[in-house]
Amino acid sequence: MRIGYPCVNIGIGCTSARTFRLRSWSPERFRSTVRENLACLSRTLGFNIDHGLLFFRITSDLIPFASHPVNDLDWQGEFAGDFMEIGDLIRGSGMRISMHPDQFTLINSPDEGVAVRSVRELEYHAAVLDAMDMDATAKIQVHVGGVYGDRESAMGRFLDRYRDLSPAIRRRLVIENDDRLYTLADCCALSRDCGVPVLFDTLHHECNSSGEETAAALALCARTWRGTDGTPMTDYSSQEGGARRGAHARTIDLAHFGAFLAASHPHDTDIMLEIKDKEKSAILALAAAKTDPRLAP
DNA sequence: GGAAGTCAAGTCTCG
DNA sequence: CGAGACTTGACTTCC
Repeated sequence: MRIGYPCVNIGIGCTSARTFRLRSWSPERFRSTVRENLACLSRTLGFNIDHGLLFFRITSDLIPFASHPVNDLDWQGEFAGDFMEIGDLIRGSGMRISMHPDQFTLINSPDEGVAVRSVRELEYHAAVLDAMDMDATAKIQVHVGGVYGDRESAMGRFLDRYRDLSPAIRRRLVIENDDRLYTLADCCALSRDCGVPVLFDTLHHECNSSGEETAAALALCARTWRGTDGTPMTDYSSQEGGARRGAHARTIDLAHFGAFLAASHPHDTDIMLEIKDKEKSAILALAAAKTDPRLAP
């Protein structure tokens, strides 16, 4: 079991998610932004290693406009050395990496253009992880997509498009239950048909449940991950009191987290804390879990 | 220097 | 039918 947080470290004083407006596009602006983002990613990973946080989600904003037609630069080649150094840092510490393309990535869209752009976006994410020479345990997590007024054909389209993906994407792609449309049971049904691993999201499961208790949910997911996929991943959060249903907690609720840890035995899982205050809560969670045998190196 | 408006991309829900 | 939400703020303009 590893514990981590997504994308941005609040306290470190830099962000690896810097970007700019499309109107401001230039190769120089692009290169300087990428350089800064990679430098900040390095610093962030160093912080994480120092604090024992060995799970991290790299922001999709790392390479701005990576899959946009305006960008025909060979960023993977230009920054190959930086990517390799980052990869060495990750491997040397036993860290686990994930990425989460944003809501525009919908491989099951009935609009072919949307689907094509989505595959390009997935290619970008795989290229980042490949440039770092990550193995197949570094995952790219997406939601199943839209329903488009007809679940059955939307799920069928997901299967067709999934099977057409390149091996470079397919070895990394996992699907996550979402808070409105596709439940854990839906994701598991898709997994039975195409073999895609299922990542469990605790808060989405509270909002949009197919009825499984925590341990049962983790057991279902665990069966969808093979050896080369690594330890199953879980997105953990709790509901922010008084906020919109599904809103992520501002800071960790240690009682709720403790209950999750207890309920999740004996299933091992790497835990991504989707909590607004990021590394602050991750450090508290790690301390709270320190007697858990699954945390042993 | 700080506040306000805007930003590559899609879909769904709510008011 | 427009705004807000998503995993999430950062950039740009205007004062």
